[in-house]
Amino acid sequence: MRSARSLNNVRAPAGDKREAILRAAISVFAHNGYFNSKVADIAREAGVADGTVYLYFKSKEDILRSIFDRSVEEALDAARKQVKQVSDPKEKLRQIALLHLERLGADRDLAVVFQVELRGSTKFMQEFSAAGFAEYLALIRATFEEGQRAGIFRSNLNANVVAKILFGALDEMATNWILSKRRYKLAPMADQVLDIFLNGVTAS
Amino acid sequence: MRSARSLNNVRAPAGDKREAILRAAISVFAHNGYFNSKVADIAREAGVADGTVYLYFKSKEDILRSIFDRSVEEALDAARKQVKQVSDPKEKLRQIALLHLERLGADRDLAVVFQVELRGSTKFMQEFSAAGFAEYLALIRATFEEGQRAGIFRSNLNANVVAKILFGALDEMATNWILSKRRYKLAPMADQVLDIFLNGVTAS
DNA sequence: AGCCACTGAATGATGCCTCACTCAGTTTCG
DNA sequence: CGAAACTGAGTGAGGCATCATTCAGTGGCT
Repeated sequence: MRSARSLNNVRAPAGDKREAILRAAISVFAHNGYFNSKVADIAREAGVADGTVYLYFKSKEDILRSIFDRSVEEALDAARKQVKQVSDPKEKLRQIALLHLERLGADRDLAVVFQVELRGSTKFMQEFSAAGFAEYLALIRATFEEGQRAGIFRSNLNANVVAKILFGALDEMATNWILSKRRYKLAPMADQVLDIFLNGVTAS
Repeated sequence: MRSARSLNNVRAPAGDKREAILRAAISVFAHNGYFNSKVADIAREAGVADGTVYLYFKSKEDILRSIFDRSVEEALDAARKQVKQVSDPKEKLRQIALLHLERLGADRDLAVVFQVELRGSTKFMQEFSAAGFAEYLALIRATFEEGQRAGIFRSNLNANVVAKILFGALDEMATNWILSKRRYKLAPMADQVLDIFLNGVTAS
């Protein structure tokens, strides 16, 4: 039936199928949950045969890991780039927060996978933690410490704890947004969070 | 072989087995994750036969739900009781936060189930959300609004968002504590969070 | 013709749950 | 009082459905 490829005489570029499978997996995982998702579902959604999935991924778990790896890398790159654009530590944190919520807000399925599915096992959480998540927290912490040295933020605060608080608050906004029936914009929540957060950590 | 009951001439009180199964399930879920846990594992850990599990619970999922229901009910009762003991809204929030982290910090396995396993599916999250979690957030929000009316907290803040921020920050402390290799006390983190939080929301 | 991306039916493992059975303890009855 | 009948909590082997993964085969392309 639907077969876009058959309309082209040029073979689809390598990675085309891989991309389709990844996209399909994000959707299927988001709707059914990782453990309730069948590889066959992903294959059907991607418009390929079951076996094709295994030409691109080692296993079902490898698919989830790939989704995570790619997204985290993209997010970290974007955040680091954004941070270089401004000099004020407060503004840097605001940019990080905004980017964070914009990304998740732009792709609900991906957000569900991130906020819900990736947390469904300590095993993944450990990798999650070891891999990109720690780096992300470190970026927030470093930015905060920069502000402390500049005398902008209270020097008696533990930067590590501060970073977790900001991340936790943003994370909760994202999770709530996913679970909420109401449809609202996620990104603007960043400002409300930053308002309270910055007010709490700024040196008088 | 091992059969404590055979040493007693009195039949073990009803609910004894049920309690044993719940405890075993918390441990097994915490160590292997919900989906990787076999009902047989829980039965073995509880010292009962596979079939016995089904005399007390409708299904494997019902066990998880029971763990959640009971714990949330206990936590909410404790928090509500504590809130009545003090009058200052700031102190109320501090008590709620402290209780929150004390509870999770006192039972690592239960904490893992709560912070990790219960979030592993949108389905559970929705129930989670609908059930106790929403009530918990509402308690925080109501307390904050009380403080707003008393002129203690900034009146231009959305109490709903504020509640999510506080919850998110505490939640992140708990999740980090679970994943951390280092062993530290969780409860004292409450004060660090409250310090920043209250500083951020207090009316000047 | 030869290559290789792709296919999808077949396979084998897994694990939830059922149910026919056991037996310690209790009640009934002569 | 003792034996027989009964009860129901507890047991655990196995039915059965469910999938992740494999691999022999297909067909388009050079």
